[in-house]
Amino acid sequence: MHKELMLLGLLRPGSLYGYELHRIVQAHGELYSDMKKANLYYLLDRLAGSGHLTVQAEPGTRGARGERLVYTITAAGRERFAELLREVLRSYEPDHNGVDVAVIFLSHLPASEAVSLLAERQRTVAERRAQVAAELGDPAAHGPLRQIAADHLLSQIDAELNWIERSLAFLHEVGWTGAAKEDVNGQPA
Amino acid sequence: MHKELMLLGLLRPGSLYGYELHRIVQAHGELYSDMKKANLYYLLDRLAGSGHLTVQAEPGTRGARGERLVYTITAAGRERFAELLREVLRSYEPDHNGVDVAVIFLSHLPASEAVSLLAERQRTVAERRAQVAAELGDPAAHGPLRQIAADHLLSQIDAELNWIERSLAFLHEVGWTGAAKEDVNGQPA
DNA sequence: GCCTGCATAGTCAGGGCTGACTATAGAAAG
DNA sequence: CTTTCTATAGTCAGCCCTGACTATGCAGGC
Repeated sequence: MHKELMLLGLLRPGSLYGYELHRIVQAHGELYSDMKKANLYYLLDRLAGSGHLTVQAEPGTRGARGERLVYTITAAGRERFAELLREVLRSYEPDHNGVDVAVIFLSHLPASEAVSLLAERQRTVAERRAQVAAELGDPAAHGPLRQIAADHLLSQIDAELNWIERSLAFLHEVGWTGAAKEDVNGQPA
Repeated sequence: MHKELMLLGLLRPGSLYGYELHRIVQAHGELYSDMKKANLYYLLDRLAGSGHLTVQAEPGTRGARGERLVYTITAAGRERFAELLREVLRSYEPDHNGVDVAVIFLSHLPASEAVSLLAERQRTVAERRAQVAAELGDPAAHGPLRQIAADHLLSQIDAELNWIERSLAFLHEVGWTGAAKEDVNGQPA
C-alpha cells in the first residue's frame, strides 16, 4: 500500500518514466521502501489500469530500447494519493520479524551458544544502525519532515539494540542454563 | 524463514496433523507469526518434499474429512531446525512499515490534519499495545524466554509510541505550518 | 430416521513480489 | 567502420501467501 503512495508521491510533481523512478527509489534506499524493478513496473501498470496514471510511449529520444514509457498522474491519482497518505499515517501494522519465535525455542540451544548468537545479532544491528545513519546524512538539513522520518528509522533500530542488551543482561542475571546437552539435536524429554 | 522454524519447532516434541498445527498457531497469535491455513499447508508440503517432515494419512478416527494428514519431523528436520534457529537469531531485517514514506509526503496535507492523523495513529497503537499485553498475560509465569519474547513485542510498540509523541511535540515546537491550502489537491508549485 | 448447524480438514485461483533474463543506444577502442 | 562494453529499459517464470471455497463427520432437535 505504501508503495503505491510512494509512486504517486514521486509522480505528483511531474511525469517520469519507469527507469527514472527506479533510480530515485534505489537512491533513497533507506527512507523509501525498497522496491525491485519488476515490482515497480507491476505497480505502475496496475495504477495505470485503475486510471490513477496515464502512460505514453515516448519514442527513443535518448536512452535505451527505443521507447520509454512515461507515466503521468491523473486527477484520480491525486485523490488516491491523499487517501493513501491518510490511510498509511493512521494505521499501524506491527510485524514480527521472527526473532520472537526463535527466542521461544531458544531452550533448544546450549546457553553459551545462545548468548554468543545474540551478541552477534547485536553487532549486526549496530552495524546496520551506523550504515543507516551514514546514508541519512544530516536529516535536519532537509527539513523537519525528513528529520522525523529519520528519527523513526533510527529509533526502531535503537529499540532492537536496547532489547538485545536487556535480554543478555537478564539471561545472565537469572543464571539461565539453556538446553540440556542432549536436547540440542536429541529427542524430546 | 521463521515460519518454517516455527513449524519444525512445534513438531519437534511430537507429530501433529495439519489442523492441530493451525489451531496452535492461531492461539498464540501474538507470539508466533500469523500464518493463514493455506500458507501452513503449503509450507508443510514443502517441508515434506524436502525431506524434513514425513506425512502419513491417518484414516478417519474422528474429526472430519475421513483423513487427517499427520506430520512427523525427521532427523534432517531436526538439523534444519537448529540451523534456522541460529540463522533467525543472528540476522536482522528491519522493515519499514511505510509511515516513513507518508511522513516525507506530509507536506501535502494541512498541518492541522496531519497532527490529528498522527494523534489517531497514537490512539491506534496504544490500543494495540493494550491488546497485546492482555493477550500475553503474565509472561514471567511462562519462564524467562517467554518474558524476553514478550519484552521484544512490547518494546517495539513502545518505540513507535514514543516516536509519535516526540514527533507531535517537535512539529508543534518548530511551528510547522504544513501545506499551502492549494497544495492539498492542487498542482505542483 | 432425517434435517440443520457446527467444528473439523484441506484445496484452489489468483495477487504481490523477486531474481534472472532480454534488448537497445551510444561510447570507447582498434 | 566495426567490435565491444556499459548504462538504460523493460519482461518473465515462478515463489510465497491469502481469501474464499469445498467437503466430511457428529450433535441435537423434531
